[in-house]
Amino acid sequence: MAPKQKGNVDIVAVAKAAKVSPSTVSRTFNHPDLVSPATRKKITRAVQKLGYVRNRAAQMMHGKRSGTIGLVVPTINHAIFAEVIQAFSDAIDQAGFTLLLASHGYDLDREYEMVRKLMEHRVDGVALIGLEHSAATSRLIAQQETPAMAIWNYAEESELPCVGADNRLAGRMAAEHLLELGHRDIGLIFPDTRGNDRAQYRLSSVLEALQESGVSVPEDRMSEAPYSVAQAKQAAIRLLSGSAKPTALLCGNDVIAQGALYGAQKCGLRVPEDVSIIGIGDFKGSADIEPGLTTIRIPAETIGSLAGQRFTDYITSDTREQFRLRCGLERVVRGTTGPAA
Amino acid sequence: MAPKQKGNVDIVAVAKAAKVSPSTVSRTFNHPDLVSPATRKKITRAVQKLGYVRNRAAQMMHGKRSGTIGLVVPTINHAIFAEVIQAFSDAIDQAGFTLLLASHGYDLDREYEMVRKLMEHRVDGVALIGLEHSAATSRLIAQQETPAMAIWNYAEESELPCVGADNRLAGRMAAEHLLELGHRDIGLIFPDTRGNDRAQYRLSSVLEALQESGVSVPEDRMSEAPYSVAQAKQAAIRLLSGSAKPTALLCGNDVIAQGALYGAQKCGLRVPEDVSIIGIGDFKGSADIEPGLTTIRIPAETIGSLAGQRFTDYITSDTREQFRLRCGLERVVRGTTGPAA
DNA sequence: AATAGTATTGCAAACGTTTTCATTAATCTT
DNA sequence: AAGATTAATGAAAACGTTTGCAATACTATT
Repeated sequence: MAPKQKGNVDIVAVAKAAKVSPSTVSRTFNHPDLVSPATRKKITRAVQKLGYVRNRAAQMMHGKRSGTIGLVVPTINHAIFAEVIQAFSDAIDQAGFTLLLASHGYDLDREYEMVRKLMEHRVDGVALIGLEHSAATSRLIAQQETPAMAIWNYAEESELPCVGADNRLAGRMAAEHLLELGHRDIGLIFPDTRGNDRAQYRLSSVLEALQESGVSVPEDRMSEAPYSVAQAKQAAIRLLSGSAKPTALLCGNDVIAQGALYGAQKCGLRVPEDVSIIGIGDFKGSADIEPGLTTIRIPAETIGSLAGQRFTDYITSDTREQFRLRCGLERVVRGTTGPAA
Repeated sequence: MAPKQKGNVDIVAVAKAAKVSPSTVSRTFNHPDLVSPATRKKITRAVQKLGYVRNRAAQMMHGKRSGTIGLVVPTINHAIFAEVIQAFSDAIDQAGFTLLLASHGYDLDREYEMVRKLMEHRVDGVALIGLEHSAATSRLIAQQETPAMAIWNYAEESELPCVGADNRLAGRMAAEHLLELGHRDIGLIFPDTRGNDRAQYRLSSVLEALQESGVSVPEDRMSEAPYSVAQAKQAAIRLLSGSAKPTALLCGNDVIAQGALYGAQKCGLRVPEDVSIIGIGDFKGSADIEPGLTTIRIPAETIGSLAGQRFTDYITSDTREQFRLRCGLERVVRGTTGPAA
């Protein structure tokens, strides 16, 4: 029991073991070139032997960066965010940062709490999903002067630096595809748009595009469904079981579209002959469903990666020049859309 | 510009503004009952005005917990982990902890790096997926005396405290279901089992159960597919396109099973009349596919929640009593399995 | 061999908190 | 009303690092 000290292996323990001063140990880590090779070797050996692990919290107290980046998402659970989180995480990891992750369940007040929590940990930056945030959140970010960015949604008028896609355009593209195929009676299934600017933008631009072509969407052609295959399926069944059915269903995202597809099948309708279905997102798996889902592709992985790279650059550079990146959208026509009957 | 000091709002700035000593400010946060209500109010006001945010890194230097828990997963991207991560995150959040997340892409050496990285941030605990880890990782954990646990896999002989399901049993249950239905010619589609004890356990127990019933699985009935609907679909097509087809496909997880289902459909086979398909996991969406996927349900959300609760309890209690929780498995028979032809 | 560099190292202060101890003020006891 | 508690506050040390400055030991120059 004598030689085995408890977990208090700190830089001075290492220094003692290597018979040098703590400063030298510190320098070995931070400015190796200032330390003679021989000393460095001694120290490395001591570090090995004692199993010393650097304490970033202590470093941080010297104005050093914490090496963490906070990401606040509505939810981790959905395919689409999972993909961005993964890509973002990988990208910042590459730059030596670690991810602090929090989710708020589409509640902007909880988002504020989460951002605050992350700031208590002195993250070097905080990334949020979307452009709509509470005033308190914005104030907090400005006040703390913490680098912040928005992911997922692009808008040129955005306050925060952002990397994402233009969700308004996404909605418009989906609508136009249906319009081009001759659909005039279109059903809409969207998630709740409160606190969700992505859905909001998509829905309003769909409505706008439809309007421009003289197509209106009556109340009974609109349905709300959360991000859930099962509930979207139900919503689709409701929309599709009336006597005068819409000839197409435009869905707020691919998960909903997948549910809609199952719903249509359940109603004995052929897709796309009897009813066309289009989603937005192009999630993993959307290509593999039978028939393949027609959708507007949002490059989640690209967005996540790019966001991670740009953000770490932004944080580590001293210039702090703003950035706003728009990632391209792509119409992916597969098997679920066809000409209107 | 005069009154607006830069971001150096620390506890002494607050103290100055409230005309008290830093100690009192600190106490207001940590032991409010030791501070008179009047003083407390003054301080609260100063905190508000200056927008002070506590610095947990600095607190941590006093032996306080960092308030973070590290979670290292193979990947964030898969439905199944996304679900555990969400549940785990929510649970630890409840207890006032924040999640530090890292992924290693099924590479045990990278897992070690990630654990190390997390420890530099002095996480209060680190949770790993599965029970198979490199010796270096185990050594590191032991050496640092950081609380650690395993999620997802249960084994009574586990070194680490664990919360999860018995994957061996899962494999056995899937095999037995097929056996009960009279299947004797069974195709297997599994992911690469290296560095993935979940898959390993499942596969070996499937083989074992089949063996016990005198069913052997020749080389050409086994196929490997990564966690991808598309590639599983291809694998299934390969298995199903010979002249003598297996009457059932047992898949290592639900994503693979979903791909297999599409593959079967692509081959013009009816499910379950011509071929039965069973998965393991019961992912979100498995219930909604047409036909609904028969599978062995692993309660991801329960596991994540329970793990989070138990782990935070474990960390905050001083007793540190080990725990090992086995979460129940459930055979969910839906539409993809039927009696052998 | 003396001078001027230069490379290497150590000392001590600093970072933003918490906490122990001491001090003062206020409230009881009797 | 004096002494004894108790409540509220402050001073200073401590936590594990980093870093500016000073000190020492080399190595070139001449």
